Amino acid sequence: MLKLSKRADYGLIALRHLAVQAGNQSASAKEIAGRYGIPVPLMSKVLQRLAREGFVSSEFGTRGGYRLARDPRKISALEVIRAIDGPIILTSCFTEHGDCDQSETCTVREPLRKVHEGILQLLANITITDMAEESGLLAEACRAEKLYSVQPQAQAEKQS
Amino acid sequence: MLKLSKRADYGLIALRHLAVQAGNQSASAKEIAGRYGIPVPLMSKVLQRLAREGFVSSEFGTRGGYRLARDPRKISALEVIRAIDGPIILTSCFTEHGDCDQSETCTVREPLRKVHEGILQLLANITITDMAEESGLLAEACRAEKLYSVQPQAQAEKQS
DNA sequence: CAATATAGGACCGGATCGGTCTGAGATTAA
DNA sequence: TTAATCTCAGACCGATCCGGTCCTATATTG
Repeated sequence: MLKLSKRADYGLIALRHLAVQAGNQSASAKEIAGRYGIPVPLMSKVLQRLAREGFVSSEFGTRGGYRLARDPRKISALEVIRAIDGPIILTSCFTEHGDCDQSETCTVREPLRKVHEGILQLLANITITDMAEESGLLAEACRAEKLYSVQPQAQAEKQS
Repeated sequence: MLKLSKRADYGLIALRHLAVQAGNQSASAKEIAGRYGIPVPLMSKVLQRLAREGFVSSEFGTRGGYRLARDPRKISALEVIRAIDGPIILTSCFTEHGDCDQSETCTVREPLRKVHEGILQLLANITITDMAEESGLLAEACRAEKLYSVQPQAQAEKQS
């Protein structure tokens, strides 16, 4: 588990695609889907959702398509994922109904919540623009926010 | 999405419970389950898996139960989650079959992989012992590893 | 009008998760 | 030795959700 849905993946791909295009051109769902080998109707659905949430604006008609409606430098991965997949829940303790059932009995919650927030911040600190530049810019993004200082790599046990 | 399974949650709870007990006592599945309001057979399943993976050792018989088989200071949350839930997959690009289908077409992968590794490190740097101490020790754990330096809090947009 | 685009709902197969049940084996106590 | 208790292990089910397809309606362009 702990995986990202493909829809969210596709959403990030689409937004990045639009961000890379010069002069905020529009692109059709079919166009983007074809470019990345994604099923067209599925990509449409994702784009529709992104339009509904205000990330992109849609245009009808033969020359229609989608174009960015916001500054890609101000769109975080977290926003996108949340808009498409709904809330991010690490453990069902928080955000389900404030606190969980076995309230004070469980004590793993607090440290786990820290991890949870760490992940959120990680996602909040990478933007569509970062992704568009395709070099490893997360570290830079984090440094900018002075939240994390990423080192080359510890162990983190490779694989998945 | 992007949530932790309850099984993994239960596993962490159980390990923490065993770590808190003085002198590495044993505890039965029923005991732990009762303590935290978790269905007994489900807790059993989780403990069985933890036993199979070498985190705890099991003892048969009337006074049987589980006890820690490893130093809780050396058990990371990442290990536990992985043992119970299987590999952590952020996007299906990595670890599914090395690389994804639309190989060079997709370029969101690299930055996303950074996020992925960040999450792994976050999880790798919190131990069962950290959880047992129930104060916010993630920051300390991270500082110890000199990987992240967590600040009081940025925004990270509360909720979920 | 015809072609093409978005919009949006219905639908389905498959995976998986949470949870239950049952039976076999091992250990302890009587 | 026998009975009780516990772990172990696997089958099983219902619900949910995700990925993906299909179909219809609507709006724009030529």
